[in-house]
Amino acid sequence: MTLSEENYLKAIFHLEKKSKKGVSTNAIAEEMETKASSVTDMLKKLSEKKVLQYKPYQGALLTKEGRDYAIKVIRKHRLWECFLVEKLNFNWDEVHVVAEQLEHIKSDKLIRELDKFLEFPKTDPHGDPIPDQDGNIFVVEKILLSSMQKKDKGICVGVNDSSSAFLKYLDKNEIALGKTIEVIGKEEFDDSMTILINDKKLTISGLAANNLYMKVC
Amino acid sequence: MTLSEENYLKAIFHLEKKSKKGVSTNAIAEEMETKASSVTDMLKKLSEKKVLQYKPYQGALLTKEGRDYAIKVIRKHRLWECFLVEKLNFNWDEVHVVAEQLEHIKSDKLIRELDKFLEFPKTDPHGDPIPDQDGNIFVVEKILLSSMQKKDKGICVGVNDSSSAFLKYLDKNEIALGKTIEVIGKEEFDDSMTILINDKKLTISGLAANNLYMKVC
DNA sequence: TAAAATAATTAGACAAATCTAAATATTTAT
DNA sequence: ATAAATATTTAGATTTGTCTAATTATTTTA
Repeated sequence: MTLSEENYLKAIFHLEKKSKKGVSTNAIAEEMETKASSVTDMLKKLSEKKVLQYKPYQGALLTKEGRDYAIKVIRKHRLWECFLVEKLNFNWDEVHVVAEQLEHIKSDKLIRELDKFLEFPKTDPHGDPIPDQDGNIFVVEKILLSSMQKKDKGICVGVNDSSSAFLKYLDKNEIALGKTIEVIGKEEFDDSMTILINDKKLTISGLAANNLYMKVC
Repeated sequence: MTLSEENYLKAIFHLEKKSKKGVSTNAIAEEMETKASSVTDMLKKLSEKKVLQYKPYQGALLTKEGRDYAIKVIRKHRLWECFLVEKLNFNWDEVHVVAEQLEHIKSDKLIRELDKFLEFPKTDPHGDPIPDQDGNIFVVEKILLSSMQKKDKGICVGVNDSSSAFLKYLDKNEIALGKTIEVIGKEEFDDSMTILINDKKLTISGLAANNLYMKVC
């Protein structure tokens, strides 16, 4: 698989989770910031390679083979993100672009040993699960902070938006994975929430609350 | 710079050390296992990018810019080799192919932090010097084992041939960097040598002796 | 259900990197 | 110094991945 083909598989894998239906040409084009005509060409090629099913105008669906391949790329991406944060002092908003490159390195031993070196991490720095060697993805029960009610308590376990802007916003407000949050109030008008974190009161927007995953406790 | 362009710069850098003259099209083609016509095309392109000087039929010479770039790629290659051996349990004969991929990852922070993480190694697993941040390459005084005389003593500091076959041969005979060797005898007929290493006598071929670098002591 | 809007595909072009085969330049040897 | 051998370049084709513009299919809406 070429670098470009791997990126298509990854994109389609992520889009399949959202829609459950065949993934549309346009959706792929938007996700990959390319043109629909390019996507059509690539879908034909990937279909010939048996990594996805494709009939014109019907969208794409990964085959088992394609899904397995996509999961391997995602596993590599997330392991490299862990490495960058835990060993090389990267901040969680810096790792994505570099991991986008590292995820395409081809060496089974490399990724097996990296996993061991990192002591088999379960999640990446954004709280996303790292697929295991066999492609199993263990999803942790989690809900959006925005769906929690007054007096509910939980632990931050992930983000829905991995943009640098949002992650820096969390840093600035000392919101990090593993921290405990208690909901103190909810504003009906704009969905903003007042929470207790680090023993301090903090008010955050509805948008922010809608991008932070929590494990209820 | 594309991956291919980086590989050309690296190849030309290595060839320049050997010849001191303009590097010939054919020499590059052989080093890179490609065709002379492909090399001509690439030399034109790289010349336009000002990373090398090229006049038809005259061979190529890197400019300062081109040399600096090549050194950066080599620095990355050798640091990754160290990482693979020291942190991920790779053997020294397995690292090259993987480092050939990793050397093209683009991130200044990544390589700076990797260097720090490895505690600023001076040489890679084959004894080759790692260029520092500013592109300085500190060459250690070293000679070929084949040029040593009876009763001379030295420490293994590098290999001239990094092929898997040779490295495995050294492993099998427990010859490793850092070990002390004393020359016990030299056979005029075939240049084979008898040496004392690990408190044992060992006879090695002239070819082997001609690919092992020593620091005299 | 027919027209309008949207989505997807095809046709044709382009850039990068490569190749083969032919042409040209340079070097070597007689 | 000329012929032969070698080295290099050019011309033209190929593959991969992309694009624009035009066409065709599907879906939505009136």
